[in-house]
Amino acid sequence: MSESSPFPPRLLRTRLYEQVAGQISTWIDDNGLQAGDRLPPERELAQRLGVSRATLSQALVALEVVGVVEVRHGDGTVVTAGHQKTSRIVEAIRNHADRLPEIIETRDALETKIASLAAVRRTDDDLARIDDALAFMAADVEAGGRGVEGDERFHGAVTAASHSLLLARLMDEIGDLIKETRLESLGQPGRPQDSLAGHRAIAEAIRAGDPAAAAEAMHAHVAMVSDVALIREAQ
Amino acid sequence: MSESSPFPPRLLRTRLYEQVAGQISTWIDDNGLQAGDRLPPERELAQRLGVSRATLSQALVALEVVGVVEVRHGDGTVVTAGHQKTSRIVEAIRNHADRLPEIIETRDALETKIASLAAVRRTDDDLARIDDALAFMAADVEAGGRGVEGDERFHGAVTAASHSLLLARLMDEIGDLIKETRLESLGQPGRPQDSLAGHRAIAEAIRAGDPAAAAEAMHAHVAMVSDVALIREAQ
DNA sequence: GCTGGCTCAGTGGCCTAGCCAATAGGACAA
DNA sequence: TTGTCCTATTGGCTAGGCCACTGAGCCAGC
Repeated sequence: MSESSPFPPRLLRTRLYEQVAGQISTWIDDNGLQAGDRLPPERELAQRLGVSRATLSQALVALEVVGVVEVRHGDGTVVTAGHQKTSRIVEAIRNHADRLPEIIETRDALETKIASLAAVRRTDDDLARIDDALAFMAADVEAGGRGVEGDERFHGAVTAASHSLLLARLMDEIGDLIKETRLESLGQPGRPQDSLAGHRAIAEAIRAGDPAAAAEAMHAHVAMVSDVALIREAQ
Repeated sequence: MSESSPFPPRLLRTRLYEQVAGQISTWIDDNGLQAGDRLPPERELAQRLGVSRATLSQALVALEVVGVVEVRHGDGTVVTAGHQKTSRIVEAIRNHADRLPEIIETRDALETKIASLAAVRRTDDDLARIDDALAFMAADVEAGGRGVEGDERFHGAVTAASHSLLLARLMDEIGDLIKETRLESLGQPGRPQDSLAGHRAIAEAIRAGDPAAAAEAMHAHVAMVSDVALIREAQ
């Protein structure tokens, strides 16, 4: 699956406007420009950057779409409030170190809610699917496997049982990130068994139709994964 | 300040490239273009749309930044995979009759967590921004406004104070959907005052560094909005 | 038969030069 | 003081042109 080592990483071709946009963006940061501050006029800025007005204009469109600046006809180009937000986010993304905890937090927020909704809304079909996933994981673990796929199926079944399109979509959104933590977590000795037990508790609460218990069980389950992640973090 | 009722909505000035980008985007949808399909050459497309190549180029930059197309030097402009996914999902949710409750649920899941994290992690700067938003909304409500923008700022400030990139991103993801409910909610008589009071409670819990209280206050606040939404639903 | 180099047509990248349109702010008249 | 007008400044957009990259087809060499 993964495009592994032998191939050089297909050197990316940057368009000029991208460089210009980046330069302007960092320039805003470095000079500590706040929301409302003005950029130099296009003509001057273009000359200073050594590009044409057309190219600068493209860069400004890009920055405008991203929400860094606002271009006002006849007035000028001003830095928007949205800027710090995005720049801070981009910066944080670069720091992979902080990712694990964030993923855990987010899972906790979403899945706790999902579990409690599932407890109230699950149909018999939902329950059957959850049980299937449980059995699948149990068999896998029994056979010495890590139960990765079963884990995935279980959470998918619970999410489906919550019958919330939006929550499901957001879970899907962070699916890849979760997958990474899942692989690490279930790689720890003894983890698959613990995880399976956690799943059983969640399933029982959902079967019993007890939202509070389901939420609590899910919270404990996510917290368990969190432990593993933090251990790794400390290495 | 606030763009409250009496002012016409500051007639938005659309730059040409925005129209062009929109037209191309809908054209892609209408003709059912799939990922990998090619757009006509710039020269031809510009002529067909009746704009210059430079303007078309700006539109393509915008679409590229948003992730709808990919422009390949010397090859052509192709529709990317990212396009249909987002547009189709958002559309699906928009059309979903039960979307209000789902939005509320999701807000509850995310913002409750965000509030509790904010209570633990907020810096003085975060607190200042929250207070600013509070003051802004108070002034607006005082003046008879609905406090829509203040509401938005407040939740944005709290989200920022949680210092979780991922949660912020997900909130941003459903931002448009929330905006719709916000307009409806704050349109109810007496709502802005209630909402403001809710915000104050949340802010105090965050200031006190009490995660449980912050989560509880946020939950109550979201629940209040929910009431309004359900009333509307029942009409 | 396959490989690598060459050419060429098509396409985007970027530039120069210029006119049009919106804005803000000052001058000025009422 | 108020309202109007003018004007410099600034972005919006166009036209036309040259350069750089890509892919396909052809061809010589192995």
